[in-house]
Amino acid sequence: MPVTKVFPEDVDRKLTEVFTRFGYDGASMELLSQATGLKKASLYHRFPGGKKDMAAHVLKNLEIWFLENFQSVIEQENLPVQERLEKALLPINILFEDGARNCPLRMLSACSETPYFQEYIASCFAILNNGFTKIAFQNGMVESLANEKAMEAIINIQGSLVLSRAMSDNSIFKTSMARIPQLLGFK
Amino acid sequence: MPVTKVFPEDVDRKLTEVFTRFGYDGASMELLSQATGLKKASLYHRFPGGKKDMAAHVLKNLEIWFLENFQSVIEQENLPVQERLEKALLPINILFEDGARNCPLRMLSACSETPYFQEYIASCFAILNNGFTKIAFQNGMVESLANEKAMEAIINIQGSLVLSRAMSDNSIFKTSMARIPQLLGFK
DNA sequence: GTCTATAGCTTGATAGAC
DNA sequence: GTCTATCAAGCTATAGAC
Repeated sequence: MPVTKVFPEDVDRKLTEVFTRFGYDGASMELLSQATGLKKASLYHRFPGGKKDMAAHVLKNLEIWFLENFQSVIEQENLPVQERLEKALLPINILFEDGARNCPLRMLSACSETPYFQEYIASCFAILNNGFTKIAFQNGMVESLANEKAMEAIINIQGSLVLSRAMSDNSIFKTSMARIPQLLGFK
Repeated sequence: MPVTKVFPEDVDRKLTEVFTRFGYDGASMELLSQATGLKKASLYHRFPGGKKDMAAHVLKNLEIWFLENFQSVIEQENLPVQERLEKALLPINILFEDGARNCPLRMLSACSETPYFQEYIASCFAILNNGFTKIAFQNGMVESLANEKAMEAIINIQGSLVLSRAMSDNSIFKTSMARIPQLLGFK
């Protein structure tokens, strides 16, 4: 007999899904309840602070996800630089479903509770920035330029995702992702 | 004695402001009422379809704004190409307040009523795309590449705006805007 | 064209049984 | 830990006076 009827990791996945699809204000407790299969009172039992606790939890998980799936790959210094970059871009493509899925960071970065989340959001972007900078630097770029190009890479990811979703055209995202190695000094 | 107590252009400006700051779901009728100085019933008199009509109206105005402030400048073919680009980028900087203001297109492109807006959103992006493509093409770029670079320019605008707002750092947007001429083949 | 007043529903959140 | 039942507040939207 299980302690919980629903596994925490399943709840986390569903919460992320709803916040990413509908944004913070669009994600009602009713939607979150239906998606997770937990009644509202049960969600409050797990997240006493309510909706904003759930969103903060989602972002905390995302930060861990970036550390485990992106940063850790970047830091496999036994592998060639280009191979590390290519391996690190794969989970990014999965995260955004090749352009079909919105960015949870963006969807939670323009609402009334954003100040409550900002630390996590900034941390996720910092992981990406440090990772791309490291790759470009180890590829021979001077550090200031490497950092500039890393920012461009993140801008391309976010911008292309906005356009892909707004125009319902995943190819915009795919094209941008394919440009990143070149942007960081490869080929 | 005026026919209306509040000028339509002032209402439009305030509606745009609220939708841009809070997004569609975050922009309550109460907020829209307070911002415009019109009671809710008066807003329904002007926009019988309610909130979604107001948002659609905002986007319709934005399309006209892009035609008058961006496209018309691009098409001043008596001026040198580079000068036209520089003149066309000025209103873009104003629109986004040098990175301090969110993009209304983005803020209205991920909500439940987005299908209702998509036509206007796509039209605005098309105006930008056609404009940048024309500039790059007239600057000597082959058309397919010009179109690709135009997309990159829009991606840079949207992406840098996402990051500028998420990180509260307008310089990200400013740097990206400064890169656009270079992106389209100048210097 | 704008208002006050209000309907009717949905929201986020809580109490208390099991 | 999950549930049913419920609350007060907020929401979109409407009716009707001026």
